[in-house]
Amino acid sequence: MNIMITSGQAVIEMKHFDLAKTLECGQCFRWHKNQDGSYTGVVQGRIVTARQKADQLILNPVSLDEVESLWIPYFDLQRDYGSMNKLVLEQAPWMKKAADVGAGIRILKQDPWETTITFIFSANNHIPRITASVACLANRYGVNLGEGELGPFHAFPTPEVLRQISLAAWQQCGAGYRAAYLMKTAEQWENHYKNMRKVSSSKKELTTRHRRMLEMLPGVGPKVSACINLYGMGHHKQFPVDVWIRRRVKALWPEAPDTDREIEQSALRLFGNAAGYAQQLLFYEARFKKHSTL
DNA sequence: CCCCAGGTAGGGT
DNA sequence: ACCCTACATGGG
Repeated sequence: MNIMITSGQAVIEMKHFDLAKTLECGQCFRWHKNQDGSYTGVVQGRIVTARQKADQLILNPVSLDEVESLWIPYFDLQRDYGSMNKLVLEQAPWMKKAADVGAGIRILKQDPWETTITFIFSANNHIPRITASVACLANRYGVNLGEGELGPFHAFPTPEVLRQISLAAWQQCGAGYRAAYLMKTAEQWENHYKNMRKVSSSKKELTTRHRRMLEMLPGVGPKVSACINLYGMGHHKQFPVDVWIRRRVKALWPEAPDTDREIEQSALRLFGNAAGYAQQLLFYEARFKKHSTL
């Protein structure tokens, strides 16, 4: 990886990276595609525009410090996706098409709080509706960060703010029956997350421990906890099974087990630390198929 | 009218 | 431990 910074713009040379797929594969909900093909998003309270030219990822405006402390972790640029891809194909030849279609996808490392609220919304819901709900929360309760092409950008609201909004306020952002879960989780978040961070020191089976703790939050079950771990906590040995993954795995994999639980366990054994990446490839392929055939 | 969506909680065996 | 169902909401 080679990084150049000139007048607030970073140019990062990267292999195995596709910006559009990474931002549009359904793991994040706060990026907007501009007319020129670039993307503008809000991450950790910062507005940034990202574009890709061949093997160059261009970020603006950023400082060198931010590139190292925020953007490289966020886009997961240090991880060796070349060898993960190879491992996935060795373990599962039936992943070939998904790996081709999704080549260049990276697993983002997003904010745990934002990821938790977003994926509670995701349960039994549609992606466009999730996106709209998250935008509603940001517009109403997030700090105004300044004007963009389509209006003001807002930070994702803090726990201090969201723990004080009413049940009706959650419902007005399209939470539906999840409103009660979201309200309770917002209330508990700061204390609960503090306890989760304490566990980090023990280091043993961190992924499982974090997951169990996340599932203590209302609205967080086995699938959502896996998503938070994967997209928000940097735990890559996760394989969230939803309706798309279930269908795709059963269609592609002759020996696929029956239940979601068994599918998850087999995938974790098969792919190890590349499980999250493999899952995202399948999800992207399933949805890409849907879009291109309609 | 129906069924579906990045499932979960609560109740029952 | 496993099965069953209700759950808001909007689009197809």
